[in-house]
Amino acid sequence: MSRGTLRFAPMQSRPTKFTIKMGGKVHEITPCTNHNRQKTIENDQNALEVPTIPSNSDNKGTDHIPNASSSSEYSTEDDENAPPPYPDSQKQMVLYDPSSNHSNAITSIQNKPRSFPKKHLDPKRVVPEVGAFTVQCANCFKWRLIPDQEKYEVIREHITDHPFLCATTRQWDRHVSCDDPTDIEQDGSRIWAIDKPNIAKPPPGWKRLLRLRSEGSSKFADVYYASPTGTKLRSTPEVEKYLASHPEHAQGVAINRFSFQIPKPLRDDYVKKRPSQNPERVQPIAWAGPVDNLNLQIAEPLAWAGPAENRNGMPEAKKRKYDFDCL
DNA sequence: GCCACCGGTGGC
DNA sequence: GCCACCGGTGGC
Repeated sequence: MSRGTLRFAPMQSRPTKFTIKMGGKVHEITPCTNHNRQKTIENDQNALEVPTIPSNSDNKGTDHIPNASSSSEYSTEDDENAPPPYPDSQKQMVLYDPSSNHSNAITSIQNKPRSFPKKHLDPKRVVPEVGAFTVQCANCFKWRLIPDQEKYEVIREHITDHPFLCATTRQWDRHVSCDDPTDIEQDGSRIWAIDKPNIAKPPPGWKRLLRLRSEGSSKFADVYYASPTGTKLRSTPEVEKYLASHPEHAQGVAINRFSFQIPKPLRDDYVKKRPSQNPERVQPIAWAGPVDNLNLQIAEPLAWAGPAENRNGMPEAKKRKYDFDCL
């Protein structure tokens, strides 16, 4: 069954590329350094431009294409940086970031012009952007670039019931068949992520925005919905509040058409892991402090001793926060 | 003050 | 471990 995958290339050399693959489609994403982000601003008018695929592409079409029967096909003999396999259940949607498009095979696609970063200007951090969308053919498993976000969203919305095929590209006059080389290789030069299938298209006038976070963040990405008035909403409760306060925009807009699901990076080390909450991990801190640190002396028994409620009557659910406060 | 970006919590 | 949600923050 066609599903979606979204992959991002490794970030060893920055900037790198991102690809999102959905229902047989591949979306390209460009990580933004301060430099290329500025370039993005200068080229705002080019947002969502259709990628160009050179006819003499080096792609062989089959070497690196994941196969439905084997999740190990991302590995190649000559590419040690190939991303790890992704689940068979999610193979159709991919995101990648083409900001460092050394292959010249794909033109950057921006789902929305991005403003120059105002915060967190650590030059070492690269905030990637979705530069293109890609979907995998359910028949030949080759990746096909999707011209723009809207087409990608249409495919993603019905990917399970209507698997993407190479022939689907005829809808935008590409006339690609399963005999043609793949549009994009999963060669480790981009960051790939698996997108979620069957996400409803945003209601008319609304825009679904995917903002990738830099490597090492606690989350891979954030989803926002831009309302018809330009308000950015970042959760279902916020959307509900907006619809309640803007009845003129709530007509025929069902809340279940909003999804804040984010793609999953193929590289599981892209996102910083949440620290283990195993008490053993905290133990050194408990007895490393000054002897006269009363807080530390109190914190230790809270971490390990006693029933669900500590001696202060604090519920178990609150205990961890209390422990951190002590530390 | 705004807002893009990030971290963290709590529920599951 | 994943995810939904939301508070914090610092550049503008």
